[in-house]
Amino acid sequence: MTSFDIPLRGPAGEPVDLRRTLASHGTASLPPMLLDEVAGTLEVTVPVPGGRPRTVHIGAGRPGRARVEVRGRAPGGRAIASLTETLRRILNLEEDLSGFYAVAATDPELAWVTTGAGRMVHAPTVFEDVVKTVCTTNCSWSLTTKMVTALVEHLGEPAAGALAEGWRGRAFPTPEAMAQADPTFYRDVARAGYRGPYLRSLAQMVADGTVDLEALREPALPDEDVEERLLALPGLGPYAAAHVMLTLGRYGRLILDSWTRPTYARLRRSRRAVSDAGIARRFRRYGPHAGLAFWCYLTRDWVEEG
DNA sequence: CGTCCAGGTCTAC
DNA sequence: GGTAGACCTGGACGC
Repeated sequence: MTSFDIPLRGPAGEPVDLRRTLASHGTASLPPMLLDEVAGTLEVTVPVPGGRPRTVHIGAGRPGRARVEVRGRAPGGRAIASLTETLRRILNLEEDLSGFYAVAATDPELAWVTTGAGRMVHAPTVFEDVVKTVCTTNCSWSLTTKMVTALVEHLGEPAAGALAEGWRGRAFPTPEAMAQADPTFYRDVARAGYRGPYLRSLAQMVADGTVDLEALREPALPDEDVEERLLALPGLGPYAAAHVMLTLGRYGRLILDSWTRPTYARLRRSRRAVSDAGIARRFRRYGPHAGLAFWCYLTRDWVEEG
């Protein structure tokens, strides 16, 4: 078993709470990720350029470090370098959260985040986050899980030494694999319903280069441009665009949906429904981090305070 | 059984 | 530009 460490520090030296990062978002429990909330560990199968995907297990290491174990035969140096880069992206370690923490430190209700919260799990590719987001729209979480599981199980490439059955040990499907899948697969196996054609044409557009989703990670791009490009994609509306932007480190927009609105009202102990404008006002002080502050506010109890 | 609706989006006015 | 209606699926409900 090959293993290595990843230092848990942000670019400005910010602390990183691994447990809170892993439990930051529901997508960390969608295939090909497998979250163990009790243990505070994450198993995930990720692509490795020039080779088969690899399955890795992430958990706490020595203080201030994450421990990564690579399943299967020993990876070479190049594979380890690639895995390290991919995992740093999954844990969102490249993002400087010091500005967010500076504001939160002055906010009694959110000062707790400064010990390392607010770093959300990302998929290895923007494509994967976009597809998963489309699979969350207008349906129950169980259906979202069903759709994503089918995509990984039937279209994902198996990792080196993976089991032959089930989704475990398979990477998220490439755009090419999803574009080549028959429409009946989306309907009869993935049970994606009307989302099927959206997912397939989305994959087609990425596969043939019509759209470049990875380019949306470019920090120099204004939020407005990113939002416009996302809204132009099939199946992505205001909610989905804001959600994907959350995974791109663009937190200007708040995620306002049928879960976040009532959850906010409940945590506020507000008897009446809180207006969207009221929510926006509460988090305006966070400026470009407003959406992140809102998300942290909503998910504080996802991890036991310790 | 039928209706409603979930971490909405698209099309047609 | 803003607003109805339709839309796949599958649980949760009320009758």
